[in-house]
Amino acid sequence: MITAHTPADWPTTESEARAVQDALRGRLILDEAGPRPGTGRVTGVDVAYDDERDLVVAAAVVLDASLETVEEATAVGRVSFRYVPGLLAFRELPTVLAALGSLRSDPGLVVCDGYGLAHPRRFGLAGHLGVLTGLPSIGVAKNPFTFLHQDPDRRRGAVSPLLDGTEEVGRAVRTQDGVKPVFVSVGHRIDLDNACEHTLRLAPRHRLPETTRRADALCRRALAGLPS
DNA sequence: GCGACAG
DNA sequence: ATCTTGTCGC
Repeated sequence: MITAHTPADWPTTESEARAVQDALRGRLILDEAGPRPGTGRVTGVDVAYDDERDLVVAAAVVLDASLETVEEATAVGRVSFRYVPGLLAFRELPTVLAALGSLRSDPGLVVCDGYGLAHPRRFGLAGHLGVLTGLPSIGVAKNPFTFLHQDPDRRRGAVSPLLDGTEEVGRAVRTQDGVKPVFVSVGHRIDLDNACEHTLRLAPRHRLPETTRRADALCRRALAGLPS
């Protein structure tokens, strides 16, 4: 496990953070189809917190096309930004980038726990990570945030648009029969159809994609194993 | 001003 | 996110 250092120019205040989002949003690439599901590697990232000590542990888990784990990395950092809805990236990204950066493998598509385009300023965690790394990325969230959607048909594979007014910012995707959908949005260098196909393929047996499940398990394990 | 609000 | 007992089901 490596140690993450927050960049010196990382925003400190909420207004600075919003300004960064507004400045970087234009660097999103949204006209690429993206990697085809079932080809190449996919990497899941997630974080776990120790509120007492203000620590955050990030994990990155690389899967191959058959969903076998091929590499894992973790990083520990200091929490440098409080949780503010819409500004999640500023809390998680420095440590996530450190974990991603310590991988020897090419990450391929990065799957984030949160949003991409489905964001008040269209620049959630997944898009931010994509712009900073240049990697294709998607966001798969467990909640619809403030966006509206119809409940998809009860069977696996059913989808319905996630709407901000009339704009489709993502999709509710049912990954297992009868279970609550997940909320998929585009991050960087991939289209929404492809993002949803990847999500379904990554979730053959559980509600959440294997990328998220394995990254979540790894960062919790790493946090628990940290010296007191 | 008040409530809602990814993780 | 995290705090937490029991409970239902494969």
